[in-house]
Amino acid sequence: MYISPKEIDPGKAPKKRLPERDPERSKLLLIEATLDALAENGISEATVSKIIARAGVSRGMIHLHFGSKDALIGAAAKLFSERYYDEMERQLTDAANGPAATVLAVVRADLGPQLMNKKSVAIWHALRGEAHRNATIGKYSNTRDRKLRKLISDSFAAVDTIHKGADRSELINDATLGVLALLEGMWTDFMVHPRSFNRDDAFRIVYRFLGGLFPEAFKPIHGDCQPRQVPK
Amino acid sequence: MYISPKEIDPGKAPKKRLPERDPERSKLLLIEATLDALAENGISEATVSKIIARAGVSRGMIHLHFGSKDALIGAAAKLFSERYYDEMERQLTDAANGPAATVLAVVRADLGPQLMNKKSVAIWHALRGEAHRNATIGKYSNTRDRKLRKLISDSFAAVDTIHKGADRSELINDATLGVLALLEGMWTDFMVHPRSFNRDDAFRIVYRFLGGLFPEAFKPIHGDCQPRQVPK
Amino acid sequence: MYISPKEIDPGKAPKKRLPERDPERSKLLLIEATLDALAENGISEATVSKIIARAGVSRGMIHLHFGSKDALIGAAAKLFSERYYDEMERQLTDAANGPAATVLAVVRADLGPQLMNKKSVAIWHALRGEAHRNATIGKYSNTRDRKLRKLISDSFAAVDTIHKGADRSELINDATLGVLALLEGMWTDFMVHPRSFNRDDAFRIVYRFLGGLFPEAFKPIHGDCQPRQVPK
Amino acid sequence: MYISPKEIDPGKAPKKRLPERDPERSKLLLIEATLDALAENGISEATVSKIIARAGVSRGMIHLHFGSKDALIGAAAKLFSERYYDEMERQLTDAANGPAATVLAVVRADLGPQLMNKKSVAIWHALRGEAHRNATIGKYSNTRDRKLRKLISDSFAAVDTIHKGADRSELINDATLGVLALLEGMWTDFMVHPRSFNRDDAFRIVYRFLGGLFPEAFKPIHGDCQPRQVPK
DNA sequence: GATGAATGAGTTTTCATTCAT
DNA sequence: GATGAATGAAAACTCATTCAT
Repeated sequence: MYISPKEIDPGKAPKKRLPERDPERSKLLLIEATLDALAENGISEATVSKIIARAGVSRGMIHLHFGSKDALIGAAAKLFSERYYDEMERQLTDAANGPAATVLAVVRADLGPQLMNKKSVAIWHALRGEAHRNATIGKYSNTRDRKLRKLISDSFAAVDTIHKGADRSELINDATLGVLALLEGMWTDFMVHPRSFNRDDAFRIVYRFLGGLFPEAFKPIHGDCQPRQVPK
Repeated sequence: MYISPKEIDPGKAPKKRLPERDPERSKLLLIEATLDALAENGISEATVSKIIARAGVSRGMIHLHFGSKDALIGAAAKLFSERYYDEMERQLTDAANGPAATVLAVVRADLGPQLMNKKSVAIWHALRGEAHRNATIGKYSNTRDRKLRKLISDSFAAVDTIHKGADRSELINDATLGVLALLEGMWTDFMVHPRSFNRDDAFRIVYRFLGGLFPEAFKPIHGDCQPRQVPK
Repeated sequence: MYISPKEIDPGKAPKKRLPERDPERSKLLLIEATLDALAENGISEATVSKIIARAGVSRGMIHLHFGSKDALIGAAAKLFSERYYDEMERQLTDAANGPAATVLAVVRADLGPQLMNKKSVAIWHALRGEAHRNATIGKYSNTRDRKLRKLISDSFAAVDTIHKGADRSELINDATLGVLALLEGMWTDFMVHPRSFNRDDAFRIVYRFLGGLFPEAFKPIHGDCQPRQVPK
Repeated sequence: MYISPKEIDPGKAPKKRLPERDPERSKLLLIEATLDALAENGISEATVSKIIARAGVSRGMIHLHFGSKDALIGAAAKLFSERYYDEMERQLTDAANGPAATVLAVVRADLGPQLMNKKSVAIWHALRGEAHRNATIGKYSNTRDRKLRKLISDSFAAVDTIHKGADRSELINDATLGVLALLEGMWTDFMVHPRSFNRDDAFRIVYRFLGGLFPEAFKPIHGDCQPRQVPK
């Protein structure tokens, strides 16, 4: 999912022959290494030494490019968040037509392996615990929070208008918070029970929630069938 | 919520007024201080120096009673988990009659201020990020996981049997995982948006989920009303 | 060889029924445990905690009976030295008649398993390294030094007088220092090469040394034979 | 004897006068300081704080260059051993012609002030006591063991063949072990009785041992004379 | 006399940051 | 821009000693 350090152009840029000094590349290497270290070791083990070893970069680089380790972690949180939204948008562009389909696409994407996987879930939980003492982390560690809230809320409003023609803001708000909370909980469940967790089950549970609130937009499930499978 | 060190009976013993040498008291002081430090500083700032300063004990005590800082944090995770269950059980004893009421009581308790508050939510997230590198934390940081899963599942099974008379294990399983995921998500929401979070809204959202899955057991809500308010 | 703690009267004293408080026994337990710890762990690992655990005695006992850990180690060094001489004397009483036989008996005893074994050799080397900073250790860690020097020296003087009738103090002194140095070196060899070390070889080497200096008293060895075997 | 930090060329580099950042120099400073601390304080007092104070470097340096205190002590043991052999070889190159002369040169060197002096003898005994718990110390603390054994053994074989023409491996082996044990014992004697110890006496004693085993190669001493004086 | 909880100075180790090269 | 040796504050841990019980 994420661009691994090895895939980054190691010097075959067509224009520059010896880009020995490529600050942007170094910064990206450091951020990738930080995310790797966060995922594998947790926040308390993600030390400068481990990060530079992973990045294959010199010790002074963190301070040179980011000013401090905290700033590096903040930058990593920012990139992590941006990548989430980029991938989410990519999948929504492919899939969505109509408000109900949009909501389902969001759920499907959030529960799919591109967004919810061992690494991203581990990073997410590692950052969570440090959000209170690092403003940048706090700002960017709300993963599905900022942009998605409005998109989902608007979709429910459209769904509701189509079917009922009346304003029911409480229902719409409850649906929005509920979907986000369910997805949040699913990420934790995925982390705590990686073996037993099942993406299809998770999707179906969210779908049941949606069907309970907007029965006409999200028709009840019969038997094992489900509207559309979550991607592998 | 938690018994602060000062509240511990300083003269319970009828004969001796100041039991200066009380290992159990010292251990508890350290665990309380650890939970405080975890809640206020996060895992990476919960240092031995901060913990002993809070507990008002000497440096060597952690090693004396727990063997290491990690073991102390493990013991703190254990007590944190036990207190969650103790309080949950206390509230269930007061409230529950019938399977649907039991589920609602669990939800109400989990979202109530005794269990879900700034401190416990902060501790919970701090421990989450370290669960992978401390077996004891891992074991006890599943807060509402171990005992509740069966209780809720059994309750849904009873609810379903009453109303439908047929075995529908998938629905029961989905309902169980869904409720737990929703509660999980609500704790995170409470942490991320302490200002805007509203316990009644959270309860109502879970109730809507339940009503969608078992409409007869959890009757639909009309307007703002709800079966019973979440305690302040 | 050494009286193990278990062999010490565990309470079957005919006079006292409950000798719960037996300071002498506690002191001995501590000294034994100290020697054990020294032998197994070396000086830097022979901590108070390990010693009291081995002795099965309370922490405060060391200070109570010896005043400090250093004093305990000094007492252990003293007992270690005394036991060496006691055993040496016991073996000399059994064996010796005539000055040459006395010297050979000393050598045989020093190289025998009662005196030179893994434990005593390990203790000896552990104490050696600390002799400079503990007066008591210094005083008593010279194992075969104090009393033996005169005994051996006098024996050589007698041997020499018998055979040559002239005073040759340099030869006598050289023989004395040489035998002691050889024995010293054999203890180290035993420690460094416990597998390949052979008591009979060691004895024969010392015998060759003696034969070289006093050929008539210590007749040359022919083939593999040797005057008398070192005890197993 | 050992190159003291101050003697290290502080301006060897033709261009730069103060190479502040010189890892090799830092490592050597630390090792020297460790050997000094070992000699003066013994193993249990050779703390990181004392070592860095002697070396005049920062606390973190030990970890930076050696990884741990134990590794530093191991490196010090290695250098100590290497210096012994280097000096021994230097003296053998100067002196030796013929097998008997080689053996005497080894003995003379081992007992001479370059190799056997207060510092080296103190270090040797300090390391001995810790050899069992540090593999590197164990490997390198056999000072005169590894290379010398073969050299001496081969020399005796040559001596014996010259004079007797017969294979007498037991004698050769006994002579080898005996010389090494004697030297070993002399080092301990030098440590325990630094005042009364006399290098010439020590040499003469070893010479007597050699003369007793190979009379033709090591001719008897008459009076106080000896083939060649041990260097002061 | 005996206990063992408690202490805290001191130990090794860690690690983000600095800065000469 | 880049490096990595160097730093030292602060971390966790050790352990002989103390002293209330």
